[in-house]
Amino acid sequence: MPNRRARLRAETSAEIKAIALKLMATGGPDAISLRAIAREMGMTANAIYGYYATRDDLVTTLISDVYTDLVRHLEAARDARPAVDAAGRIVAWAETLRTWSLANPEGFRLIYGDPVPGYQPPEEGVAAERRACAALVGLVADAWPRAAGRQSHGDHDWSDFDPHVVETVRAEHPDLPPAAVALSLRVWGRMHGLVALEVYGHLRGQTREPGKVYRAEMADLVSSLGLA
Amino acid sequence: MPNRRARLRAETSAEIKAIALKLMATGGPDAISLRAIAREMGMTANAIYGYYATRDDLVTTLISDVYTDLVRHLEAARDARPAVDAAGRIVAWAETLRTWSLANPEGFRLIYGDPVPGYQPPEEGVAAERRACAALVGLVADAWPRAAGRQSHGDHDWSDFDPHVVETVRAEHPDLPPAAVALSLRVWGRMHGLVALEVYGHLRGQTREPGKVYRAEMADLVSSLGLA
DNA sequence: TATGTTTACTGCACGGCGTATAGTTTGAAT
DNA sequence: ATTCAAACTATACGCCGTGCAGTAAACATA
Repeated sequence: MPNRRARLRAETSAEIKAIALKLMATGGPDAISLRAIAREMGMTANAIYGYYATRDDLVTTLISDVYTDLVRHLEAARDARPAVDAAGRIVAWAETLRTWSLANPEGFRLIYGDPVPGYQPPEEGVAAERRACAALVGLVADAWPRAAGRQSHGDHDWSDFDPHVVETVRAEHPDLPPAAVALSLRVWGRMHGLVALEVYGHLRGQTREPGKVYRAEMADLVSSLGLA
Repeated sequence: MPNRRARLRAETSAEIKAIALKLMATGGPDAISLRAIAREMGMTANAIYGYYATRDDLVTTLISDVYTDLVRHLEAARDARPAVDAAGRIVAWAETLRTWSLANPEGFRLIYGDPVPGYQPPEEGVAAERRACAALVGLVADAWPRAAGRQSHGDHDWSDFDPHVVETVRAEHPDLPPAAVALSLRVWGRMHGLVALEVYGHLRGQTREPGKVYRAEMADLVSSLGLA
């Protein structure tokens, strides 16, 4: 019965990831060491090489997992609001991004920082990001009818974007112009900026109410989309 | 004559930093190793301990230096525009932030990422950040007469901000309300967001023209400040 | 100029890390 | 019961930061 083998294997693999996540949560990405994981599992460090080819491989897998977890949170928060409430959905998304990031700062820097020098993201990790971006495009698409007029939509062209992005956007939102995709990225950047600054401690010396500032920014964002 | 001693000492210290910067530029912050620096200088790794108490100490000094360099670039770009051209100054600041960051990605992640786990920024590093923030408040202050009306200035209070920030703002811009300081932080976040995403490679899979997106965002920013 | 002191540096050692190679146990399959 | 692949250990190499002891040169003082 190779089932038992496979099950044990999956369990060990999951345990490695779980311990790695715990180590990361306490000491940051650098604290993820094969030896520490093995120590905690009563194994030799080399045993891990049966599950992950290299340390970076393990970290890479972790990134995918954590990113997927974040996206699930974001989508859940979005879906807790009715589809017609475009502004509420955007704000819920933004608010969840911040709370998740502050609750999992090491996860945030794992995803949005670059733990590996010459890091090339794996397919699954890219998938989570694409899923998040597609969702953002969806949020912007809902707002686009009212937002279009207020945006100085430069001279964006479909060729400005990755073919893969273009394909999915055109499939899901046939009438959406390229400027809306650019707007989605800008919305992403706008949410990301303050959260990144806060997670990395750059707002600590400036404001005692980073949440207030963030909410003001998001209020300004939705109003700039015509969703006041 | 302790002058000679002091000079040699300063030169060695500078050489250490220079090599550390070079190592960082090629291999990221993790590539800054005392042994590699010493190797390149024809010294023992321990010799560096006469100049920096610890590796983190050296990195910390590097952060201050790099941050100061960035701020100098930003201020120079701003000052290349006449003081009356509020919009031009903001755009120049933003554009320089992006070009510097893309030219010095490792420097960017050194400043805005967190190379040390439980990192506590030193006085000089904080100074550079405060200088940048003060400059941003200045840029927003110039725009405030026209921007005030367009901003839904929540319920910001002076007590929301760090006393040090409040002090300098009130000294330099006596008539500026707390909402303008919050707006400055939001402007910072807005510039930071897309640049951080681009530097860390998160826009690579999305757009081929990140600069276009960024410029559109900045155009939207200045127009939202009433500086169209 | 001779002596003592401070400074800059080396040598060695320790424990940590990732990881390559080789060897050993173990449990399923025949 | 034998075969065989998978899981794991042992050992080793070369990195790393860093503490401690020692040395040689530069300086200050007499």
